[in-house]
Amino acid sequence: MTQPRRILHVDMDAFFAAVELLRNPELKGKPLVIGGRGDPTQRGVVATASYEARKFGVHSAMPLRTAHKLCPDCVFLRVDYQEYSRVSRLIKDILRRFSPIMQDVGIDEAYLDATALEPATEALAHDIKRCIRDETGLTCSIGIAQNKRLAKIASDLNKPDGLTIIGLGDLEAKIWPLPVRKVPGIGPKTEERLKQLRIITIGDLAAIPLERLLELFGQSYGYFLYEAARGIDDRPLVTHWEPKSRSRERTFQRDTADWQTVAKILAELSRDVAQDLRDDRLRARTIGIKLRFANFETLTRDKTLTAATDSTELIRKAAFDCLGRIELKLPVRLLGVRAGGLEKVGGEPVAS
DNA sequence: TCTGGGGTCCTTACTCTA
DNA sequence: TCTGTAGAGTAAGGACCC
Repeated sequence: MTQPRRILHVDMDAFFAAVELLRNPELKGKPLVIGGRGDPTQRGVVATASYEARKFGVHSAMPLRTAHKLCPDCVFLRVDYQEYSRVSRLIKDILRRFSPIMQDVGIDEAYLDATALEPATEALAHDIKRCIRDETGLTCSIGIAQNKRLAKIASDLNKPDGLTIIGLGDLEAKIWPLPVRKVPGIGPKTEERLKQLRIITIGDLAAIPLERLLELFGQSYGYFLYEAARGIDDRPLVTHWEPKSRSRERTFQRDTADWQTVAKILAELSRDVAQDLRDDRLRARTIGIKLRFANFETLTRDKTLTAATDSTELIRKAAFDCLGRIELKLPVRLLGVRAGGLEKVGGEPVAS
């Protein structure tokens, strides 16, 4: 029998808002909303709301206009990815000092494999929290369990500045009473489907036989739900990762039926994607576009080229080919250009 | 009336070829 | 040559994540 793994999930608390408070301490205690261009009269959604703003019902992914209605006194700031990325790198460097087996998951969270580390679980978590606080001024919440999925659920249970340990025998008492939505991978659509089946908690889900889940949700997702409800997750930490696609998209401030504007933006997005590829020494074999009409209907069209490219000219041409396959029947809300099938310059395909 | 931007992965459908 | 089928590649859409 091999030793059970010890996996930590480290999740920064209201990360964007916390970074903004570091450089604008006078905003401390005020309800803070970070999103879009920081202007609630423009299109955009909330990226992060401070805990003070959350008391007004403001949450991530909410339109800025709605957030402004709920909380007219909130301070709205534009998203500054450059600064958050800089702080994020500091935090990841701190985590790597504890264990080289670290999986970077987006800008404000990471997994750490602590199986082989010396300190006792709780002491280790406190050490990590202290280092992050001393070196960045920020707090995080940590979940610890035998696998990634349980560790991630755990880190969410006690926020902010929390520490939650899920032991081998804790599944029934600590996980099963939670709503199914707490499982990463169960989103609003699946939550609704499960609700129709009167499956509300993770424990309800665990009571459903595998055959029934496969019948209802298919092979792949059926197995996922079965294992998730039982706290089974053998996925290793992924310490190295290559991008699979690069894309740029833009939502118009006002829906537009002016096809010259659409063409102009498509050309700009193509140019930006081509530049991103060249910056990262990548070439793409598949070029695609995404178009969202005013009624939110979203279409995509792809074109695979005979050879991978990073040429603005060829990417633009492929994007316009794709656009030509869509009947522009309504004003356009959003336009995007995507490059997939990436290869490193030099030829080898990007590792999958 | 509102619903960003940048990604990943999965399913399904279709076409081509052997 | 005809027919059925398996598999690869491509295309489109959907769900989910931060």
